Amino acid sequence: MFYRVDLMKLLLIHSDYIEYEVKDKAIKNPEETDVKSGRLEEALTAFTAVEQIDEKSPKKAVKQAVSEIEKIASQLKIKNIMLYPYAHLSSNLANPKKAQEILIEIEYELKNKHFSVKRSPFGWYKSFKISCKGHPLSELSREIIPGEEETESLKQERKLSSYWYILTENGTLHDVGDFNFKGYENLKKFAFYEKEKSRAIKGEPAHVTLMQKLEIADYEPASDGGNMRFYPKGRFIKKLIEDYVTQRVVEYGGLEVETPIMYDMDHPTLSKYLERFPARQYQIESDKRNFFLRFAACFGQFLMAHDATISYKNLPLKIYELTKYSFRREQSGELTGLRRLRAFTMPDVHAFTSDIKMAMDEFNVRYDLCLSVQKNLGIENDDIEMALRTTKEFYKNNKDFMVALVKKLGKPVLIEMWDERIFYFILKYEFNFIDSSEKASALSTDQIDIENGERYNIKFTDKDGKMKHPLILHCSPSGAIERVIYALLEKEAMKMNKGKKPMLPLWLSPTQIRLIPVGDEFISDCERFIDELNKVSEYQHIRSDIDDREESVSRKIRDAEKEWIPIIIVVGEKEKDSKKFTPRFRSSTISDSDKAYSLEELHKLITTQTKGFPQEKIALPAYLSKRPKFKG
RNA sequence: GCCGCUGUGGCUUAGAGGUAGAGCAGCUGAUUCGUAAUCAGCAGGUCGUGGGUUCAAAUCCCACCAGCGGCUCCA
Repeated sequence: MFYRVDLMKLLLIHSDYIEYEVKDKAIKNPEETDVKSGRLEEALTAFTAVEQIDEKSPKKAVKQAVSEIEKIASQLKIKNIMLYPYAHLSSNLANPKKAQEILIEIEYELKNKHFSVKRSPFGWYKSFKISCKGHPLSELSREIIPGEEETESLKQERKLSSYWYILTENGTLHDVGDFNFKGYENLKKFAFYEKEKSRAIKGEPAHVTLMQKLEIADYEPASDGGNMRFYPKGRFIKKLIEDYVTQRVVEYGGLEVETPIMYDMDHPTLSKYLERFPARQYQIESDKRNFFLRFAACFGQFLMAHDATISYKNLPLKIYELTKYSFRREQSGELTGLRRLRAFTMPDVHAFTSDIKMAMDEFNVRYDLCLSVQKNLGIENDDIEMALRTTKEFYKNNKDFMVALVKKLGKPVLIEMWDERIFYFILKYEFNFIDSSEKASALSTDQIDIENGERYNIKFTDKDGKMKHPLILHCSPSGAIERVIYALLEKEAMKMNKGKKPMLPLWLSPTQIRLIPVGDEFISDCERFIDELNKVSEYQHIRSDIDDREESVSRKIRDAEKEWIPIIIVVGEKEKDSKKFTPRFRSSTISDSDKAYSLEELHKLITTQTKGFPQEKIALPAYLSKRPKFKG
């Protein structure tokens, strides 16, 4: 995204044959050669233009070009490669001498990988004949982007020096390959998803159908991919989750703030940070300045902390923001439903701590918070697998600390270790949800960051009167809100596959009680019951509505079931007289369906089960006949 | 971003060179109903968008867009 002007360019053609003949000099001092013509059968021809930027990091350019060519060649199962200098692919060519060196280097590397390589001479006009196979993979062009090289190589390094283990509750460290996964099927799926990058071939994600059917969220074709629309019910569910997470973080001591969603790309602190991760942001031009949309809440909070006067007495200092939104320009092919988005809502609480001891103590406090928040959101320990990521050294020195985390979770975890610290954090965990397609997605996470206190020049005055940089913990207690909804829906989809009724938690259900009058004359009784129900307590609101449509009772029940309404009550003569109700409970976890309940009993039933969660009214008409259909 | 598949009223879909057809939802009317679909009628479609081939294109070709699957990626 930054330097798209300067790239090495490759055009790869799978051909029956390629042949060339050297004609005239194209540059002053072309490569000396006796070979005036060449031909190769069943070859991958790589037309290559080496560009200016490649000169700056020739080794990386070579490495990437080789890996790109190798990848395609192995897909096509070809051994013959013709390396063909082709200046016309670029308007920003490298110095010829350097370019020639790079080409020779590529040739050498490819030969090392046991390809049969020919290279046409550099700096000559040549005539050539090529017979292209014409199948879909036969013509490919590639750009080697130097801006991405840094991350690319970083990641390769990371992979090279990553060690994967399973850490059990009793503190035994198993090699992933040797661990017996019996009884830990999801951990196995997760471990292989992470380590081997193996992907199961399954149908489309279950939550996408559900989010549309339940009128929660949908794609918005008029926006960029991964920017969703939320219908009233979806917005309501999302708001409740947002409110709940915020409430828990505030109880923990988080100071809620709000910071801008866009930042100057040339800001000295930010630009350095950005350079490590180019080509992943939305950019906005305003007058002559360029801004990027934030991809996390860190920037605003760190800049705020930078300007604050902080004493050791204030630590740990916890700053919280629920970002609406954070933006990441994920690759288009990577976007799916609510799982992976380009704009998402992220609760993010940072804790500024004085030293590693305080950081680790705080880490523990937040670990409990995260487990509790996730559980209350409806994601149980059985639904998630934990990954711990750290360096070998940190593990060695803090083994007991790690094992204690595992014990709290109550099951083995995946642990990734590096020889040296590669990222800014020294310890990180995430809880990953495994869905029906065996894909793993991170929800809650926390990490101990030992770099950014200094990078952002955040300071606090310590006991000894000296200025020091804090260690910063980055935590999202729930993960992206959209992703929480995704996990809840996927979880219910898995239930449906087992023949069970799906349901959202009672506190999240937009409608908690649906009243179905047997006939028009009972509509006013339904209204009365709703009034009485909410007169029981002025602080606790029960979300109820009335299906006043001109439909049969069975039809209304069917529709209520399709909407996952937790409690359905038919109202007729009997109820009018007795004021006793025999509800249909969607799940036996709410209550028994056979018994009769008074309004007070129903009120109590719901309020005890939604205690501690946000109690909101929903902005939808109480009468179903007044509601538009947003989908279907 | 790359490779492949898909794209027909709000939804689910039939049609495979020759006048776009259905079910659901919507509207109107009848029915006033006790635990998963009451009946009838009406209206609704530039066949994802833009080009091209053809006497004729939803249908064949090209490009683009979107969704899905895979690759890659996931700070």
